[in-house]
Amino acid sequence: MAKADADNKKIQMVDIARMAGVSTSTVSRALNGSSLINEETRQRITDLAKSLSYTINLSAKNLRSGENRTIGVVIPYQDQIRQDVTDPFFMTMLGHLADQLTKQNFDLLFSRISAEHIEDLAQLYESGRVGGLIVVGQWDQHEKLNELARRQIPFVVWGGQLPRQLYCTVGGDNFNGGFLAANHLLSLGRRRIVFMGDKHATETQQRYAGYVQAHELNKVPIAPELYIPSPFTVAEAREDIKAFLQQKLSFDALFAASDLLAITAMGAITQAGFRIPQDVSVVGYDDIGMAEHTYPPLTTIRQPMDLAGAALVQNLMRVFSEGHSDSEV
Amino acid sequence: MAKADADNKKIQMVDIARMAGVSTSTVSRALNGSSLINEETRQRITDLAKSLSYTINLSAKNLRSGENRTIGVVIPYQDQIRQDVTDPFFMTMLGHLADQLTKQNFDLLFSRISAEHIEDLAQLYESGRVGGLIVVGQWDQHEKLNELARRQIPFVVWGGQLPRQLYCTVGGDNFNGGFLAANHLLSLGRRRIVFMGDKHATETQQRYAGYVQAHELNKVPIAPELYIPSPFTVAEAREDIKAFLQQKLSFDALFAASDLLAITAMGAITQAGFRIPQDVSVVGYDDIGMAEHTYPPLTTIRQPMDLAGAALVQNLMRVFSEGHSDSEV
DNA sequence: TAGACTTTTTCAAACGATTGCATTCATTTC
DNA sequence: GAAATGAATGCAATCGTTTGAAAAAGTCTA
Repeated sequence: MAKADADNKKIQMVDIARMAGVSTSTVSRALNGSSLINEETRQRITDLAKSLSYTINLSAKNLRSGENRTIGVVIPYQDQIRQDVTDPFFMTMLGHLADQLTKQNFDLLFSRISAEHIEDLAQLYESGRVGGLIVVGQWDQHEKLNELARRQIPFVVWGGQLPRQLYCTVGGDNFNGGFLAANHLLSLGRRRIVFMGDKHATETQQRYAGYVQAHELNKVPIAPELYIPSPFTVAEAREDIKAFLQQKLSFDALFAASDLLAITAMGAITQAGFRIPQDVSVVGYDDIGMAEHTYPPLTTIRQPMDLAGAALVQNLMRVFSEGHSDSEV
Repeated sequence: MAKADADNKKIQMVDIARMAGVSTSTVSRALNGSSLINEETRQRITDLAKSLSYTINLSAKNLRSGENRTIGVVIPYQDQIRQDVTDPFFMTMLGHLADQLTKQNFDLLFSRISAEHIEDLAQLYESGRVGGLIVVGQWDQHEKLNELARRQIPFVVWGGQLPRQLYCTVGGDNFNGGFLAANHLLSLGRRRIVFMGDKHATETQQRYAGYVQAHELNKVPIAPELYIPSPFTVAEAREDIKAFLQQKLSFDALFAASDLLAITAMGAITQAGFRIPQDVSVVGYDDIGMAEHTYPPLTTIRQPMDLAGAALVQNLMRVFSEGHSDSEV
């Protein structure tokens, strides 16, 4: 069961060594590009290895060398929500991370984990399964993440930056994003802008702060009832916005903390008889690519996911070589 | 760099052995639940291990035991498309696979790979990185997959079943799904139903076959011009459907091979001035969850993704214990 | 109480690579 | 021509587990 070796046993270093008439040490060094090896010998060995389509046994390599070129990518889910985080945002991020890591010759171990038990991810590291971790989504687990950092777990987080933070985060400028969105709506003449999102999550909170700031600068008061506290999931959001619409509050715009929420909201709003964008303007967040293909098309705050993925990986490397740091994309 | 050991070196079996006053053999057996160990001893050791939050070194374990409890999950992308397969379908599938594998104590190694070079995934197995593979998406790589099967690589594929197939597939009943969709539209009185999807992909082809069959049974002729050959990606689909609409062909329904295509199509169709569902009925495929929250809501052929994930994992286990087999969900 | 079993535990050899140190062999230097 | 130097290679220990076989300890039986 899950035996690594099939019937035809795999070729390994000692085989290559025998065929090349050298020792395994030499093969190992040749394949790893050590400067100790004669160029001609190396060439011969590399060619041989290639022709036999030899692939090194990673477990053995990791065990002996103590290195581990597998990175754990963790997408925490909220316990209440459970099930599918279908948000295309995650898939996009995952794709970019996979590309980046592959490019740098790392493997990607994918793991779901409950945000509530985010400390479990320590185990991934301590069992030697991964050499480092990338956590996509900070939620409201700031303290636990700090605790992990104290335990010397090498990881970076996609999320917002917080005071007294011991770990490294990479994230869009959420405050600015929120500001831009609200400011855009205000400049369209909108005055009653609904904010939709879960303020417990750090990122959303910062977007909200930007939204507030934009209102202040434009000297527009915020109506506190124009807030739909909705998590990042679709099914509940649907209900939340319906409930909101039933209150018959007047509003002329909506800023959702994710594109998925925005699309869901647009569905409900249209169904309730409002026209988009004539009656209500909608702005989303994230740029899930699909956004521009809906009708009516969705305005969104674009997050450059490719850069984000690259930055995450790059910062993880920096964490490896010690000294944690932060950056924005 | 990516060193597995931090400054504070990790606790390992020999430490536990010393503290418990036994040998490492005993610790190993106790932790693995061997029947050779005295129940009281086992308890003592397990407790000790837990209290020290000991986590076994997987590399060493894999190396020695020859087992590998990491499963590679591969989502091939089409070369022309490149970049994000943002289809939420994949994320949903990935989530379910992760859950299932975790439940069975497997790890999930995520890898993107070009569908054109699908043979590369052999390397994942032969390097000892994974003990088996799950390939999500068959595309049109039937022959190469067969080749991998001949090489004794243990894997299963999410996709349709084909003649002379040496590997194990799990998939929805695409033929039936296509039939249901078309039949539904025909029973609504629709007579000119556009089919949208890439017939090179096996799954789509089978859905198309069902679509044809439904027409035949209902004695409705198929207009060959009502076919939009569109791959699974959004950006191009958008263009394709626009081009189609410009031909001003008459049509009264559309059956898209994925929900994502369907949503994109709905956008374009609405924009072109048709009303959904009064003028045009649209049916999608996959059930990406979001479908029901759009407006107008999308009718879709539901694929039970949780079952699909479970079936994939289960069949992979069956492949391990030899004898490949197929199943449908 | 000695032998024959069981049950429990330890010994020591793997697994497949890496790497510090010793060795070999060809050059160079004095 | 012996010693010193340097380049290329091999030896053997090692990484942290698992596991077959041996050993030790305990229990029965006659």
